[in-house]
Amino acid sequence: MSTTTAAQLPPSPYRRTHTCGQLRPDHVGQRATVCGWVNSYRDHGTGLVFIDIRDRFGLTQLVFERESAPQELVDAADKLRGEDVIAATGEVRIRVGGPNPKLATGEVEVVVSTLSVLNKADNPPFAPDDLAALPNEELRLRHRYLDLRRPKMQKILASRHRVTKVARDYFDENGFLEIETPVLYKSTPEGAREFIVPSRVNPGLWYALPQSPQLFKQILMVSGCDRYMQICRCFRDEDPRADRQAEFSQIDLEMSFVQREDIMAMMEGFARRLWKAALGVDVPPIRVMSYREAMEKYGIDRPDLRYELTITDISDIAVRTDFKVFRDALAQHAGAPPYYSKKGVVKAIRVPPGAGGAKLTRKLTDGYTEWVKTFGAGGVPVIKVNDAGGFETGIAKFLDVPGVKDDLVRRLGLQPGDTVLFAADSYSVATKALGELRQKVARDIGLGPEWGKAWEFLWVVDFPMFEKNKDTGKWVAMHHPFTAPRFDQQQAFVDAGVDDEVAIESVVSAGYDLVLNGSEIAGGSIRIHNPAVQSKVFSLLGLTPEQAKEKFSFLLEALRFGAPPHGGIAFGLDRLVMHLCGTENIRDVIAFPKTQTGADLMTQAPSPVTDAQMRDLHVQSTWVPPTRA
RNA sequence: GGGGCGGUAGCUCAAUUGGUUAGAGUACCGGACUGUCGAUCCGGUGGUUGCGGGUUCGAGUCCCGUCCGCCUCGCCA
Repeated sequence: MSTTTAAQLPPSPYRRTHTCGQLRPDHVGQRATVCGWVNSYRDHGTGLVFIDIRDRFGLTQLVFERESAPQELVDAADKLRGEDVIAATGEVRIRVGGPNPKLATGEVEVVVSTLSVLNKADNPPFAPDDLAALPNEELRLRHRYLDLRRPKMQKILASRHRVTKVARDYFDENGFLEIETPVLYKSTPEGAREFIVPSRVNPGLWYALPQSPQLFKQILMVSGCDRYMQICRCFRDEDPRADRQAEFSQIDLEMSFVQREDIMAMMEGFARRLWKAALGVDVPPIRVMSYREAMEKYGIDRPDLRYELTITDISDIAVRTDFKVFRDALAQHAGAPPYYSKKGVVKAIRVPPGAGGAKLTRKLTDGYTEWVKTFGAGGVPVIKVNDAGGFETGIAKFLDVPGVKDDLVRRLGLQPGDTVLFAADSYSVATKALGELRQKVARDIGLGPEWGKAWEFLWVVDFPMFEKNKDTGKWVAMHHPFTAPRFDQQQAFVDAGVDDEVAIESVVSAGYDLVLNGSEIAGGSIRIHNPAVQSKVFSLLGLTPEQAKEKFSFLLEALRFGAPPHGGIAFGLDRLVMHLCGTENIRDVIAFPKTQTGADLMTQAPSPVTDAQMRDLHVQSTWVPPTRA
């Protein structure tokens, strides 16, 4: 082992003294060395060249001129092209040609006396330039290192860092410990499809990548950690969307000896801190809404409250019309209890002209009929209210009748100029269709979403514990199987007969979702800490005691050895950053995202492995390459 | 698994209803220019129209298949 210290090593050819965003008039007269990428060059020939050099911190103008530099140096500057990596040393001075107010460093320039080309760049496939039109995303992803050089992307990376930094600070101040949990985990195939990993040393056995650290964080509470947080990676092998990736990040936490209000208050504090730190915005106290109210008024469990356009049930009025579509829909399961998913209902949205409803053209409303078919609805009947208060167009003739019209006007609060959109179908289809339509109408008439302008937070609570799967007819947990019934529902839940559908369906959980501008940004619950309650949940979900034991024995055991009441929540980090950065593309907030087919276009993952690797892992592929006809 | 949109020069786009040698801006190359700052001016190189079939006198354009990307339904406890 040598005893040389760093200071004794031979001198390096250059040493950076300032970043490219740093120099100001205060530095005039100093010798500075800046390093970075050639952003642009302005070659005036015969001895005057300007180079804008870029790094993460900004742009600095370098000037090469024959009065102050040898011809070889000016010639070398002449050859510089975009994305060359250079180090330049020279004296800082006030710009001779006057300041450039667009740049933070725009009052000064560096008169270069020494230039090192550290890495000559090939002509790049695209320039990392926010002013030019963005190349297609495929190319951006393939050359991600170029795309990430763009100031906008650098800003997003920095914002993401700020979010995790604020999270660590905030939760640290509140007594949380950051604890890591395994990525190689046990397969528990409820919920999302899992990624699985074969075990080399245990032939035939597999790990799964966690959908979330759910059970580990609960075990950490049983372990006496009291408050846990982690910024963790989660994996769900489901098809991606604009705001969804198979591999994503959560700010995950769990607390002992708390009620749901404690967790909601803690998270509200975090959101408030974060919005203040990131945007300087004060988040007011967050409203709370029940799941039922959300579904009834907004047709969705994550209402966007930046605009009104609420949904109203008019089934009792619609049944008195002669409109066949209404009557046929209402005939389905007419005697069933409310909220029964198959029960026929008629619902309506009133769009007032002042809110932009005047922009609802015939062409738009005609298009809605086609559009709602993707949600299983048959169409969107429409009426308009004319200046005299009469109904026009569409199905007006069915509704502009005595005994119906006045009730509709009263129920919906109709005014001249209003447009009314209807849905007549089963409860679940009509609710979903109008919920989606409400958001589409808002976009079409310019009510929102306006990113970065308004922040409408909302807690949604009192979710049902269970819902019936449409296809299998089995109960599934609405949140996850470890969610506790609301504290006042525990006894009702324990007492509910396994076959008493109404009783089971009406049990409300201690879960809560945090919604921002119509997007779910966090979700959590108070957990079950009682083994009997947990066993009952498993049995309702169709797990035999043996299956429950095989999959979750560690949890059931832990719950028997002194489990504190506990609960937690997880923030979707990617979506949070999307909101804060005003992008609707989740790939923009992930440094190295994947495409819709799960490919990393830069590294070309996924890729084949060798037969030897497969043999080691005791696996074999059944996939056969398609033969070309 | 289903539906939709897209793929033309390195990049961003154009190309009339199927009709001449597929154009423009930018980048790149060469030249001019001493105060620019998205420099400017002059000239030039650059194309398997994603790929494979088909229809046609003739295909970037129409048809079939396929690959890739995006949006979306299902899915995402």
